Amino acid sequence: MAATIYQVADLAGVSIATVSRVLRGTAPVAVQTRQRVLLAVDELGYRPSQPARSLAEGRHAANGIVFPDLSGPYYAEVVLGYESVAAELGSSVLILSTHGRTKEIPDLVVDLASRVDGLVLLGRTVDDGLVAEIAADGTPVVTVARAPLPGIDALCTENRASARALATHLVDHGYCNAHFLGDVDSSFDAHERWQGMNEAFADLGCPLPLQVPCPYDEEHGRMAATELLGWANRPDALVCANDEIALGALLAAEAAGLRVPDDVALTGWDDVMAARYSRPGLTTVRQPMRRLGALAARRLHERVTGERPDVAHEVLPTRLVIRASCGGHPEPDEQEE
Amino acid sequence: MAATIYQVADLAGVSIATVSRVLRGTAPVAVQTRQRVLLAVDELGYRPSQPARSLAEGRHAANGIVFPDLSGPYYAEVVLGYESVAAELGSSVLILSTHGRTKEIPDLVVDLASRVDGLVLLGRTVDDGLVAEIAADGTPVVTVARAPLPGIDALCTENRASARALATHLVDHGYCNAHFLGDVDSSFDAHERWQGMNEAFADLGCPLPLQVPCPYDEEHGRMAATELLGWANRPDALVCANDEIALGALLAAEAAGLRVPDDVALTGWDDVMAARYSRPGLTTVRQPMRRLGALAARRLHERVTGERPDVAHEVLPTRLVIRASCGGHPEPDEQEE
DNA sequence: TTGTAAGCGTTATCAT
DNA sequence: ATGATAACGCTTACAA
Repeated sequence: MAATIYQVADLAGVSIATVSRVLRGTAPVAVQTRQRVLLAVDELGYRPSQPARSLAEGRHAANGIVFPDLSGPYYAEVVLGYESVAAELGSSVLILSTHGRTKEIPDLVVDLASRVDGLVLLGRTVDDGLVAEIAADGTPVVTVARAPLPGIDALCTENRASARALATHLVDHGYCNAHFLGDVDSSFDAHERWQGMNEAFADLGCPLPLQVPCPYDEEHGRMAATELLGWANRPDALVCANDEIALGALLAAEAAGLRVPDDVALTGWDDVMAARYSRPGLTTVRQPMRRLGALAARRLHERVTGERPDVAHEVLPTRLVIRASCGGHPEPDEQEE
Repeated sequence: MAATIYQVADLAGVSIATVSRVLRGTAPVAVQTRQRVLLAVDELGYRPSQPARSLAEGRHAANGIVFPDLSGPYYAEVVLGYESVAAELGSSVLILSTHGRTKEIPDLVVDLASRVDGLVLLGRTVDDGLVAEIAADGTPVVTVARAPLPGIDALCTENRASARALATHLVDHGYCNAHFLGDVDSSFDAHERWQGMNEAFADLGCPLPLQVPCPYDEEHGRMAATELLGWANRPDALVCANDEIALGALLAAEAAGLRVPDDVALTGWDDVMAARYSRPGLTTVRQPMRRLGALAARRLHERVTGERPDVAHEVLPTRLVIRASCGGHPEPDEQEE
């Protein structure tokens, strides 16, 4: 069913070399010959075999991206931004979600690496050793939202300063007994956010916040918050590592009969859609997720083509979005762009 | 940097055939030989070249999925479900978002087809002619959320009955002058939903709903609703093709000083996270998006392997989720599973 | 159990 | 301007 270059050559009465030349425009071909070839191509519905091409050219014309999950808008947006630029640059995009599976990840990633010219790694999907190994094997790598590794391109969003700003805002509005919900140990972003919050609270003379481990979803946020808000000395604010946790905490507060933000303030991260629609609206930090993905694709491409020899570590700015869930402003709501 | 099978064979003192056999377990190899080979593999950090393998095997061990966009949870969830099963079945996953670009789509899709064993097509990303052409070229295709094409596997979610149920519920609660927001012409799902609503309204003796074209995002929903709600004879309910449109309409209603659901009822589709958090909560129809993607991967795999010769057209069930935005129940809210 | 060698479908280098 | 032909790195009969 799939025609080969030989059949095209036969039908056009030329050699396969000429067919290749016509198709790739790599060398001059007589107009009439050219016509005949194109006709034959059309006639047979010929499409070059990509594996054969990759083998001969020594490149895949494809890049890969590895992420933990696609639920929640965060990774979906990053992947989308990545795909859009990669396509524009002529690369196909292979995706790999590490999802639940932990044991098979190394194999899956290594397999992926054998199919692409370069790899974007989101978060802590792959451990440091493996990243180094893949890079050493000759596959260019760009990490995103992960502690930068020496010798490897890295992209992050600003965390520390936003967290400080957020914490300062809370303290300014009377919330001094806050805790942090999120998994500081397994996420670079969360760690940085917690550090920033810590610093601000220390500077302002507030009690040191507790760090409460919590997976990044609504349900775990709800459960963790239910626990925390039941304490005798319950916190007056919860700074959450992402919006899902915060919205889960909102449910917990409601269930406990607590008013937000009067009894407890709540903040998230990412500015997902639900953060705008919840009542009260959720104070959060917006990240340029699409741009993060797009930039990763660019940086990777520069590396694959070799047009940028030096390693780049970049940090993209974020923006604090104050809404009603953290008190202070009565209805500050949107300062939309 | 990348070792070949020849180097491994040399180092192990065997032929490349033996190396291949050891690696693929395709034929018995003496234990010692096997050891020597594995040692050499490890020593050299050898990874088989995927293009070479594909070329020799005549298959890609990869599937592709084409979707319009990844913003909004709908497609992201479908893709996630797809990826998870595809990975499990040993296929890499290539993604292609048609995004804004319309002109280049045919080329991009054809290129994609040359890199995969099979293709899943979401919505109307590719027109009928091209789908037929690709399938005719020998690439198995499964369509999702699209009018089933003859001879091609198709997966859909139930639309008509849910729309009837939704419409009936509205009428039961006194809303009879409703309109439909969504693009009936460019989306199979929207068309079906509108038809279902139409039928129910006709059966119940209500005036025929208008169909108002509207892109599937918040902002367009807001604008369209602003217009509609400004009419002298304004509708008392808006049935929206998805939640984003409906939530945009909610903003429009608020801005117009209208109370939901007292002055106007609102319903969406998909049950995105924000639909649960908005006030009032949004009545909507939940779809099994993850399962849709997962099933598409299964069906595609069956086709690629040839283990299912007959064409399958399947319809997955949906569930009506009644919340406060459509009146009736004071706070029916969750009937969570 | 192991080796030899013929593809797989391109690209690209030589000649001509 | 065009045609042979040698890679590219692997799988897999076919022999031994």
